[in-house]
Amino acid sequence: MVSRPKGLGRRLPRSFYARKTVSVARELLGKVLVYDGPAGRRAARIVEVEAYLGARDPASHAYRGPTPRTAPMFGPPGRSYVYFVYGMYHCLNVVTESDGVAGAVLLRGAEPLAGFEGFSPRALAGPGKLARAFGLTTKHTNLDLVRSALSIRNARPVPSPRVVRSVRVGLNDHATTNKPWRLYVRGSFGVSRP
DNA sequence: AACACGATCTACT
DNA sequence: GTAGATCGTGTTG
Repeated sequence: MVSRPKGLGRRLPRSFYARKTVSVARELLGKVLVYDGPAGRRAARIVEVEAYLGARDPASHAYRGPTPRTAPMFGPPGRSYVYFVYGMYHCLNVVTESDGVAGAVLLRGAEPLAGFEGFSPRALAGPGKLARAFGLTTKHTNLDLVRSALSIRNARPVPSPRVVRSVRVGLNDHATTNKPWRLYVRGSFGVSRP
């Protein structure tokens, strides 16, 4: 009989993030994003992610080297990287790889678990919607997920037959547009576009 | 100083 | 399917 924790699992340790970005992306599926913010505790199950690498990934913000905005992507693993796009949305990433090596996983979709009373069930289906529902902005970039009010908790892994790998969304004409670095849980209502 | 554009979303034809 | 919203960022002059 496998234990089934009723409450939150333990925070993922730094070592979880200090690995290859695609591996971290795969294992983030099913884990629980938690933010203890002004509105209280909010928690959601991660069901859609995308991996963004560094120098070998033209679609990545880190492709042309660090800038003030993208500095967290080059920093230590296990921190947040939040950026602002299209003049109205924010997107939350989890920094991967070792300190000095760029890599991040974009959180694109989640299923609300707690603290989202009054929200639509699909309020977290999409990266801009997810960050907005959690109340995250660029002020929350470079937070340490191992120590701060923002964290990711352990939970049961999503079995491979339930995981879909596809090309990433929203990219233009990059060379890596065809890489299958978007992963999501098959059939989940928290996925932005199945 | 000026410009082009973006890891999005919603509304509408 | 396409258009528009709306502004920080990086680049160019």
